[in-house]
Amino acid sequence: MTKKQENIINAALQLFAQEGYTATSTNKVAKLAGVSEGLIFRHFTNKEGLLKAIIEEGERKVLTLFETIFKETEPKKIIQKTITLPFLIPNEELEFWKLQFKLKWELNHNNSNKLKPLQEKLIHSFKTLNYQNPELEAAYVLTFLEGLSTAIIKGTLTNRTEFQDFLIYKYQL
Amino acid sequence: MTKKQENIINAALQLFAQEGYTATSTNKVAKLAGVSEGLIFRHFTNKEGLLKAIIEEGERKVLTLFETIFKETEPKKIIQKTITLPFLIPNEELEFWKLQFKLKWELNHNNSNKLKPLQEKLIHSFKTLNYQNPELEAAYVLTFLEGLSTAIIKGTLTNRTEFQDFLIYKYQL
Amino acid sequence: MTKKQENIINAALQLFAQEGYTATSTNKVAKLAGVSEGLIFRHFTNKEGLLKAIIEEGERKVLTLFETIFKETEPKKIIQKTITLPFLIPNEELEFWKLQFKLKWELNHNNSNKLKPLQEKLIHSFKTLNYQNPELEAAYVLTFLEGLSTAIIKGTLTNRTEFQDFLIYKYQL
Amino acid sequence: MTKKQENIINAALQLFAQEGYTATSTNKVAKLAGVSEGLIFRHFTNKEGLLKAIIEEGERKVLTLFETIFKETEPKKIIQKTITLPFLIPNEELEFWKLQFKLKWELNHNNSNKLKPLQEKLIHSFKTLNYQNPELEAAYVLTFLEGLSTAIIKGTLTNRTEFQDFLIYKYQL
DNA sequence: GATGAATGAGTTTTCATTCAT
DNA sequence: TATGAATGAAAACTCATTCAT
Repeated sequence: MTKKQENIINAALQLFAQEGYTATSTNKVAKLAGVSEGLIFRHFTNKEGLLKAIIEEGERKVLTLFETIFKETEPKKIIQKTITLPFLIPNEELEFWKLQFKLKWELNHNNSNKLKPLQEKLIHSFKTLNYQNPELEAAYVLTFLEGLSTAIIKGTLTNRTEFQDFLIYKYQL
Repeated sequence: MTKKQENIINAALQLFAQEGYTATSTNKVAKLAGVSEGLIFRHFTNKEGLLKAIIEEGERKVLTLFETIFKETEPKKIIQKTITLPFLIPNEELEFWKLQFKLKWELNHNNSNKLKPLQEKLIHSFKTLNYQNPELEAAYVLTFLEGLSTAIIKGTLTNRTEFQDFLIYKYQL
Repeated sequence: MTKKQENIINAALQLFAQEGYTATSTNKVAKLAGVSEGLIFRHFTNKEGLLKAIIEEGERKVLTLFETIFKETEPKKIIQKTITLPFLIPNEELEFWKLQFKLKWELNHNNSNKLKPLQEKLIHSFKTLNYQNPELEAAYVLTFLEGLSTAIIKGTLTNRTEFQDFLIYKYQL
Repeated sequence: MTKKQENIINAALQLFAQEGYTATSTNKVAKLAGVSEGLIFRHFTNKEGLLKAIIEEGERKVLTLFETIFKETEPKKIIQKTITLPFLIPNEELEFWKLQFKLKWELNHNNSNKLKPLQEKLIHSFKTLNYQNPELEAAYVLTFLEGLSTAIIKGTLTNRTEFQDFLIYKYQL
């Protein structure tokens, strides 16, 4: 990966996140990256190829974020960590996540599978805690997670720290 | 509103929801609507005008959906009804809502205002019920609502009816 | 077929014949036709679509040219008319035929089928004249026809009229 | 001439023959040759330079093919050998000849000069044989030669050997 | 009200060519 | 000698929009 390739990825990430994939022209990407437009196609074949590169590059970030949960063994902690996950997103990655969420709507690819291992982990946790409906409880947590992620990524949440404390308190179980 | 105007709106609604606003060309809309491309501009001035017409046409739907909650006076009922709101979306309106959610990400307009009255209503409800943190409780419900709406609109939710029952049971308060 | 459509076809015909299909840009075509480049795609979808339109438009010319032969019943006349066919190409159609021959090499579509009815007619003629090898005689005539057409279209033939007389004399049979 | 230079020439020959000179990108040539694109330009300066190299490399083949005729002194043999010349093209050279013929149409260079010595030889032969119109007879043979070459190179000729025998029989004179 | 021809600016993509290594 | 990153100009094609009818 040369310096310019990185520039392109970063520029694209930023613009795709800000304006959306379709609304961003390769010309804009090239200009922001400080490269010729042709280079984008040399390296990524397509505009779509560029998008894929960004997504793949990002899959790793998802795993990194999930890691702390997957390593955890105590059920209560697992649930707590899941519910507060979005608060862990570092500021410099917000843009990337915004893109991720934008793409879920813009393209018609559902990446629900990405959440699969987390779902399993949650179900297992609720089972261990003897909940009556582990599957539905897990679904509930994941549904909330979706909403919370959205709020955090969009910056809709006004009182972040308070809300985080509130959640930790609520999910002491 | 002539028949052709309706055709245009419906075609646009469908395509904008499926492919996104930017990715949909006026040409495609015209073809699906069975009208000439020019007619779109005669009626809606702009591509954006067409979008606005759809959104405005839809604002009413939002109000209709919220109405049952606003008419409700009993706090517990208000919360329950809010939490199960997305289940009330009729199948034929799913597309419209999909568009609504897509646009929230595609364009950068915040529709937080739309939820404002609902938020007030929830805060007031939690106050009446003597919750310690009415604001945060309301935020919590709205956050969950966001996630649930997403799941329902995207069709991610596999066990709809069970989940609905589960929620009603969970929010008996 | 509007005036501008015709302009496009004519400009394309001219340029494709002069420079070849691949070497001619749609931009050049548009400029020569005095239309916007977009119009080409509105009317013909593709650059290839434009080419097809030209070819199809030309198929008729081929038939017109062959007509005199197909109407002929006397074997000797049929052969004579075939052999002198290229001399009948009017000057204003030379460009079109040049294109036709260029395309036979440029694209990899063989339009040998176009000659099929002529071949049949020739074989039948030679049979009637009791030639030993009607098929090979027909093949011979068609092979020569190919060479003659090439010479005429390219303008390689220096002494046209003499050569024509010579052929008529040679093929009195 | 290094191995890679040869690879380039062969790849180019193949692609130019298949798709045409203009339609073939240097990128494709490099890939098929298994070399970097830059190398093409180091060795041949230009895309055109590459073409010229191929053509020049091929001129020798033309001479080799004509040699047997030029060495011949007996008039009848000269004519016979001319007429059956295309049958002598070895299979592995067919591609090269296809390119040659393609280029005659694609570029506007006239190769009439290449045939000049052959023409002279034919005229002289017909003169020796006391034909009334040696020039026209020669033109006739060359015209047929053009058609026959085309048929052989394109592979249109179905019954090659029969046709060859037929020609030899026909041109016993 | 409605059509469809037409446009011009913009978009993605290709391509011959250069150049540092 | 050879590579492969990089470019700029041009290619094919798209699209919102206008306008005569």
